[in-house]
Amino acid sequence: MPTIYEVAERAGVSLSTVSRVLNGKSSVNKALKERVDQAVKELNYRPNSVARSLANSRTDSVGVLVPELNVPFFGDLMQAVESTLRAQDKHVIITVGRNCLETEKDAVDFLISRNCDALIMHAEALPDDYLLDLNQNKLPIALVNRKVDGLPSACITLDNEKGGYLATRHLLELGHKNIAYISGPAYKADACLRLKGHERALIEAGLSVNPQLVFNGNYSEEDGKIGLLELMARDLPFSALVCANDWMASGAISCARDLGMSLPQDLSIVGFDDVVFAHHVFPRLTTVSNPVADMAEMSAKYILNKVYGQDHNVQHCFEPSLVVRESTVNFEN
Amino acid sequence: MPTIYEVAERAGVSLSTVSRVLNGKSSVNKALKERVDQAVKELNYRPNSVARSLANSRTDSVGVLVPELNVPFFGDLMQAVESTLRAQDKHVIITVGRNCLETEKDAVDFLISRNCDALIMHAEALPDDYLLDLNQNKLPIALVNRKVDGLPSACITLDNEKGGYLATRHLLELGHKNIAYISGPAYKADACLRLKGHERALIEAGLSVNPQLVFNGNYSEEDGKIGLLELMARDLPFSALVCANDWMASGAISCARDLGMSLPQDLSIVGFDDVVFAHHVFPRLTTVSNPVADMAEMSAKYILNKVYGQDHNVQHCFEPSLVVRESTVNFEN
DNA sequence: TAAATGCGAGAAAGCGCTTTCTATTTGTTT
DNA sequence: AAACAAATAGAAAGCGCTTTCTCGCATTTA
Repeated sequence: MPTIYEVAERAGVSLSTVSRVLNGKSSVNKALKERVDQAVKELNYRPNSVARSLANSRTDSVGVLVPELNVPFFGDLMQAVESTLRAQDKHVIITVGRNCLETEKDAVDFLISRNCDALIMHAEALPDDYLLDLNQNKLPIALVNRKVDGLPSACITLDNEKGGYLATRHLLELGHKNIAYISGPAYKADACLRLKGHERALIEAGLSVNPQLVFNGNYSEEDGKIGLLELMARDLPFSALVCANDWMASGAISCARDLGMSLPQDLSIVGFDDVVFAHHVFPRLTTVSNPVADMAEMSAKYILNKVYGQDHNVQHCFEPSLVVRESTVNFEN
Repeated sequence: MPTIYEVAERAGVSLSTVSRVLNGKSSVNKALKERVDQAVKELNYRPNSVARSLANSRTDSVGVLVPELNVPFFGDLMQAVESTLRAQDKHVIITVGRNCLETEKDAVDFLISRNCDALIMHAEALPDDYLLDLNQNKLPIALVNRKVDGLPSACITLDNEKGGYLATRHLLELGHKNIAYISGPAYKADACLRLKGHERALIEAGLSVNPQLVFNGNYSEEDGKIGLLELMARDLPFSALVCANDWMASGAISCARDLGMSLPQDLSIVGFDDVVFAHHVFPRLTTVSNPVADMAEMSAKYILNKVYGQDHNVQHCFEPSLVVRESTVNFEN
């Protein structure tokens, strides 16, 4: 591997000059510049990124924390972040948090020890205070899908309340009056907001909100199943079901089928997120799209602005939209 | 951020001594070691990984190339690599190749420019020669799911032939005699081997191999649909279908349903890979498991041995196994 | 007791860059 | 033409570590 010295020698200039033409920040005589470019080409020189990082205390790397990598939702996120950043010659260092506080802390420590210039996180377990601290320690962060008071500009969020509203309003428009709801965990802000939207739609339609028709799940496929069984055991009639994510919707669907129901006639079901498999389940799932790739791209742009002096427009709140497929039908009495 | 100098000063020793206790390679007087440890703790000192990399020309990072991140198959791969490596304090730099030669080359260049210590690749488009060159340039590589002559130790592969054999034998055991096959692209080695296994099963059962019953797809969901339509248009009867991956199987399933067939009675279908959504499709897909996470973990261990002097057992060839679900039934005449 | 040996610790060089500081050249103004 | 300002190139310091080299000391051996 040739170094900058060898380039300088071959071009007959000082290494400062080589550095200048490489970085293009200050002006260099045209003839010298050409000689340097020529030498670079001849030697097939590539700057050593480690040395550069040491000298200017910037690694051009941004750390990313996601709960899992083997689910398409976070795959979309990663893919968007990676391509946006790499297009600007930054790289990502991925870590996995597993929805676990300790693991998430470890991951962040690890990223810090790697001298990341910034962090993009989809943090599930880290408390707000921790995130505030991080940021106050001068480490720029972006938070996808999370709202932290005190960090307004770092948060890139979805209007979850509206999503919940859209799901339920769709069912109301189909004539359903008794709509059950399987929620995400109550300690997650997005879960609460989705539920709130559901309730707003009911109230707006002049219906009452019946807590007996909502079940608190934990976003897992299994809890979709458990939730449906539990709701049915409560013996209140319902003709439609909103699930706070597609996994639970998928669980509920296979449970309903195991119970001998025919879908969607016996029960209309709406999911949330529109993950890849939403159109693999049968009947194909009506759901609320979560533009996670767009949000992820935006978080990357935010970091590009903040840390690398670029100038992208950044939008902090994204709108969900309804995706109607085949798991919902008109209510026929 | 405190530096090693400050630690040395506080402990009243030279910085060489601090470095020695930090790396634990050569022996240090116990009393001094304790003073250093104390100083490290008091200052909350963390070594600067960039400086360390510059000094010992090792980044403790390994580059990873995958075709996509937002499909569970590669998500599994990534997850396994990341956790195996991070447990040893290495980190991964992910790049996405998009099944495209130019993009894959760019990605590798990028990883090289980042001074990765090694590369783990699931390369789709890069030719064998290119990979051989890479390796000859002293950059250790591991190849998941690919066999390159000349790089026997770098390859971690699945016995694809056996997988194809298992899929078809399962159908034969169920009494099917006319079995169609939707293959992956002929230029991919794994696709050819899977097909070869299928043929071996047929021959072993005393049946003939009819090229009219095989369609060449490109592994996409769409091609599952197209393949099924094409095969049916050829007007040869078949009661079962093997698809060379789950995506094509999923496409074939929804196409069959659109055609009014009832599954699995009218057509038994087997997939390949056992990706996450295989049990979301309806009927739940009988398929051949591809232990990609195990293979990925193994590739990481291979690199740990090769580059970081560790000593794991490495296994180069993995066995697929049949996962029977509900998309296959006995042939009833 | 003197010489040989080994071990642990400090000094200093070096990894490959960026950037400040200084010196030189060129251009501008009156 | 003299005086000054602006532009450009080189020298050198520094980023924070690792590692070789050297030296002093304690231990062993004859």
